Amino acid sequence: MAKLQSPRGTSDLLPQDMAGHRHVINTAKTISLSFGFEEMATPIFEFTEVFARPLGETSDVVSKETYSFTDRGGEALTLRPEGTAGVVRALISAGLTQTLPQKFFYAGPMFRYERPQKGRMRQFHQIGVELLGVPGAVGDAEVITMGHMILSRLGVADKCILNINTLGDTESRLAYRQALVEYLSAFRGQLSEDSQRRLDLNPLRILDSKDEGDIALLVDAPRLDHYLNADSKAHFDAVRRYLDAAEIPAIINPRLVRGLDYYGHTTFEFITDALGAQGTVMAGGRYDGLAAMLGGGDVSGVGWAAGIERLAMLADVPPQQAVNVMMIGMSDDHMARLFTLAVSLRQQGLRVETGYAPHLGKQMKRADRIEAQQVVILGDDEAARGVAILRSMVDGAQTEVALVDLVAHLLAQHKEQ
RNA sequence: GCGGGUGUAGCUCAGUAGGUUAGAGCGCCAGAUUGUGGCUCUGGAGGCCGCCGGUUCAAAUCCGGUCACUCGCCCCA
Repeated sequence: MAKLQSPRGTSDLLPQDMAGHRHVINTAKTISLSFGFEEMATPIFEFTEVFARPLGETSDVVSKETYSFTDRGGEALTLRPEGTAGVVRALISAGLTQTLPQKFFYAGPMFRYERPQKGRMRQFHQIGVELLGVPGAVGDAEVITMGHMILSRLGVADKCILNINTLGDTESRLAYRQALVEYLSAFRGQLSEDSQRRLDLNPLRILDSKDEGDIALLVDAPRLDHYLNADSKAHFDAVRRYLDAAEIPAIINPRLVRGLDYYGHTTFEFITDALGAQGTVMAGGRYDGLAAMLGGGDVSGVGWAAGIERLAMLADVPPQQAVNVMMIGMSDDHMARLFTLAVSLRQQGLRVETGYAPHLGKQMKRADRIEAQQVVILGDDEAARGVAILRSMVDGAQTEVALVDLVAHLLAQHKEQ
C-alpha cells in the first residue's frame, strides 16, 4: 500500500476526475452567463471575522469545522468553509453596493474539518451563484430556475427533487420561533440530546431532526406557515407562481430550515437519494440580513451553492476529445518532419499525439491504447518517395499520402466527421 | 466529536482449526511477430499481507493500539 497519500479528506483530481469536475463548472458557467451572472472569484482565505460574524457561534461550521490559523503577521485567518460570505464581503469591499443589482457566479475549493464520507471531503469544491440587491420574488425564482437548468443540462435534474420552504420575514420568523420554543419547552426532557441543545441555540433546526421521538413531538407543534404575515405569504406565493410558470416541479417541505439568522423567506434544496446520506445536491435561500452583518448596509441577497464532486458523480460527462492522429517517425529526422505538420493540425483544432520512440510496434500499441483514430508513419522508404503512411486504427486500412498534402488531407477528413 | 464495516500485487479480490519460498484474474513488461496495434500463446517483473506492539516454538491469520478508507449520526454541498 502506498505510504505517501494526500491528507485526510483531500483527494487528487486525476484526468478522469478532472473531466467531470470541469464539465460541471463549464456547464454551470455557461448557463449562469445566459442569465447574466458573470464569473468572479474571491480569496480562499479571509479574515476569520468574515465567517465568524455572520455564521455565528451557533453554527457548527464555524465553531468546530473551520481551518483557522494566524499568519506570520499575526492576522486571524480562516480557509473559507462556504462561498457566500466572501462574495458579499467582496461586494462591499469594491463599493458595488452602490450599483445594484450585482450577479455573480463562482467556482472553487472550500474547506471544512469534518469526518469524510462519500461526497463529503475536507477540501471540496462548489459552484455557486449570488444575486445581490433584488428583494423581490422574481430574484428567488430566477436563481432557482438557473439552478434547475444547470442540473438539467448535467443530466441530474430528474434524479433530484426540489424542496422549497419559506422562513418568512424577520417579524414572522421571530414570532414563530417564540411560539415553537414555548411549545417545545414543555417537552424539553423528551427531546433528543441534540434537540435540547438546539432549543437554546437554534430552535428552528429542531424541525429537521431525524430523531423519531422529536418527529413525534413535532406533529402537534405550531406551524411556521401559520405565523407568516401578509408580506411573507405574498412573497412565497409569488415565488411559487414563477416556478409554476417555469414548469419546475417542487414540493413544499415545511421542515426545510436554515439555522442562520440572516436567512429569511425562501429556502430550497435539490435533493437526491442516489448519494446516501449526502443527498443535498444544491442548496440555497434568501439572505437579506447578511450584508448588514458584515457592515455593508441593507442589501438583499439570494443564491445557492452546489458541490461539484456530488454533481460530477451524478452527471453524464461527455468524453474528452478523441486522439485524432498519432505521429510516428522512425528516426529523429523523420519525427522532426512530422513535428512541423503536427503543429499545423493542432492549430486547426485536432488532437495530435507524438510518438516518443522510434519503435513502431511499441508506438502502435500505444496508439491503440490511447484510442488514436489514425496514425501517420514516416520511415526511410516513405521519406525517400516524399510520402507517409496513413493508417486507420479503426479498420486497419492503410494508404500513402504525399507529405505536402498530408495536413490538408487530414483536415478534410476531420471536417467530414 | 460518536457508532458499525473494511485494509493482502497498479486494479478487483482469494487465502484463518496459526505451520516451508503468499495466490488468481485483469493490467504492465518481454518474446513468438528484428517497420505495423487489437486476438492467441510463452515467459517475466511487481507484496515489510496498512503501521506499531502483544500472545506463541511459529502470525497475513489471534489480541490491543494506531492510521486510512467506507457506511450511519452530528453537520452540511
